[in-house]
Amino acid sequence: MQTNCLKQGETMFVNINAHPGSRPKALGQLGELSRAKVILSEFKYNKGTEIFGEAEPADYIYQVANGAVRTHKLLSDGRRQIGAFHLAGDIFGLENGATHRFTAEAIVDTTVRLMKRCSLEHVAETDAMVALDLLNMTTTNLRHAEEHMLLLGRKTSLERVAAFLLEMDPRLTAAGVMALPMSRRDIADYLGLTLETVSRALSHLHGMGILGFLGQTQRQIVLLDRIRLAELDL
Amino acid sequence: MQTNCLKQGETMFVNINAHPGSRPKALGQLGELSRAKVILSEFKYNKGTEIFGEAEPADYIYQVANGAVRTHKLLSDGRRQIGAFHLAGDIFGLENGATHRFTAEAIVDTTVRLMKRCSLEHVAETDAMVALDLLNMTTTNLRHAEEHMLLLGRKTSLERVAAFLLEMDPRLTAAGVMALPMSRRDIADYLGLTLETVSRALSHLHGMGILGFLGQTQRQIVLLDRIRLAELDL
DNA sequence: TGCCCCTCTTGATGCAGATCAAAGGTTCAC
DNA sequence: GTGAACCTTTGATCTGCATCAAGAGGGGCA
Repeated sequence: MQTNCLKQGETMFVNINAHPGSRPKALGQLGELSRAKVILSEFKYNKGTEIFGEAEPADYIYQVANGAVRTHKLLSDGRRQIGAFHLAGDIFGLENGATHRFTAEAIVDTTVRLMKRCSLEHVAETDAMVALDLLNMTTTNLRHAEEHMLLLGRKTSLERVAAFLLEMDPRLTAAGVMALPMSRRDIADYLGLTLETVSRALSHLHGMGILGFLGQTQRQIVLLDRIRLAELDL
Repeated sequence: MQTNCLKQGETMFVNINAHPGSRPKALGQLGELSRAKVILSEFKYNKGTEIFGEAEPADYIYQVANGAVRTHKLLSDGRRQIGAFHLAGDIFGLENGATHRFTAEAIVDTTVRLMKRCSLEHVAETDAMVALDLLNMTTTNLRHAEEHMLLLGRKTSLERVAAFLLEMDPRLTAAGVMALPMSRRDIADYLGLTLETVSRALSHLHGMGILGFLGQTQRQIVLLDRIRLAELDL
C-alpha cells in the first residue's frame, strides 16, 4: 500500500474546535483500536457539509464524537443510496484500499475524531491484535450491509420502515424518546424508497398506535408498541 | 472466540470424492491464505444441495474448486435474497463470528476445498500477515455488498440486469461465450426482481442487438456490444 | 420413443410505490 | 420581522414491476 503518507501536510487538520479537555478521553475511545497508538485529533463539521468524497484518497479514519453522519453513493443521474448512518461512537471511513468508497456528510453539526490511516496500517502489519481489530470492525460493517441487502431486495415499504425504527431505537432513544437527526429524504435514500412513502408508512404506524410523535418537528418519535413493530418486520 | 473446535469430529468431512492428485494443487490455491498451514480437504456437493445453513456453526471456510455456489438469506415467508454467486477460485463461508450468516447451496455439481476455521483463527491471532489476508478478503466482500446495495436500492430492472451481465462477463465468459450456471430465478433473487422481469430484460437486450443466445437452453449468452451494455448500467 | 418435469418466454392484468401536486409548519437569513 | 427555503404530510394519478396465466422447448428416464 502507500507508504508516503507521513509526508503529507497533516497540520491542516489540527484540532481547533475540540472541547477543552476532551482529548485524553478521545484517545481512550477509538474503540478497540486504542491499543494502536496513532495520531489523533478532533474536527468539527457543520450540518450538511462533506467530510470526505467518494473516490477521494482515504488518509484518515473517523469516529463520531457527537452528532451524526451519513455515507452514500450516487448514480450519475443523482439517485442516491445511503449505506449507513453513523452516530456517536461509530467509526467510519475505514478503508482497506487507498480511496473512500462512499461520500460522508454531517447530518447535523458534528464533531469527529481523526486518525492517520497509514500509521494504523503500519502498526497492523506487525501487530496481529490490531489487524484483528480492523477485521472485527470490517466484519461488523459487512454484516450490516448483508442485512441491508435483504431489506433493499425483498422487503415491503412498511417492513423497511419498521426495520429502520427498530435499528435506530437502541441507538437513538433516550428517556423513551427517539430523536432522529436525519430527514425523511435521508431515511428514504437509506431504505430505497421515496420520502413520501416513508412519511406515509410512519403515518400508518402512528394510526396503528405503534408510535407517537412528540413536539412539532416530527423527528421526535416514541415507540409505543415494539412487539407489534417487530412483527411488521419479517 | 471458540477454542474447543479441535474436539469436534472432523472425520465426517474426509475427502472421498476428490479427484486423484488434486490435493497438492489445492493446497496452493486457497489464495493468500496459503501461508497459513491448515487442515485442507475436498468435498463434492450435488446440484441443488446445501453446503451449510444460515445460523449454523461456522466450522469451516470454503473455496470453490469447480462448479458454482449461491449464498442467500430467507425471510420467514420464503422471500429470498441471494447475496453472492461464488465461482471457481472464490472463497466463501468466511465468518468472523461463530455462525454462518447465509445459507450456501451448490448451483451445479460442485467441488469445494475445506479448511478448519479455528486453526486459521489460531494462526491469525499471532500472525499479522494472515490476519491481514482475512481483512483483505472481508473487505472484498464488503465492497461487493456496498455496490449491491446501490443496485438493489436505486437501479431499474434493466440497469440491474445489465450490471449483472457485466459482473459475470469477466468471470464466466470463455471463448466469447458466457455460460451461466444459474437459473433466471437465481438471477432474479440476486437482483431483487422476479424471474419474469429478468427474462423480459434479457429479451429486451437481445432485441437491441446487445446480446445473443447460443444453443437452446438460454443460459449461453454472447455479449455483442459491451459498450452499449455498460451505458445501460448507470 | 414418448412422457413428465423443469425452465424459460410471452401476454394480460393488478398493485405497491413513484410521481405530481398542494398546503401548512419550521427554520434561518437578512 | 418578514420572506424564502426547506421539511413534512396528504391527496390524486401514474407506472414499472409483480402477479397471474398459458404455452413452448429440452432433458432425463422408463
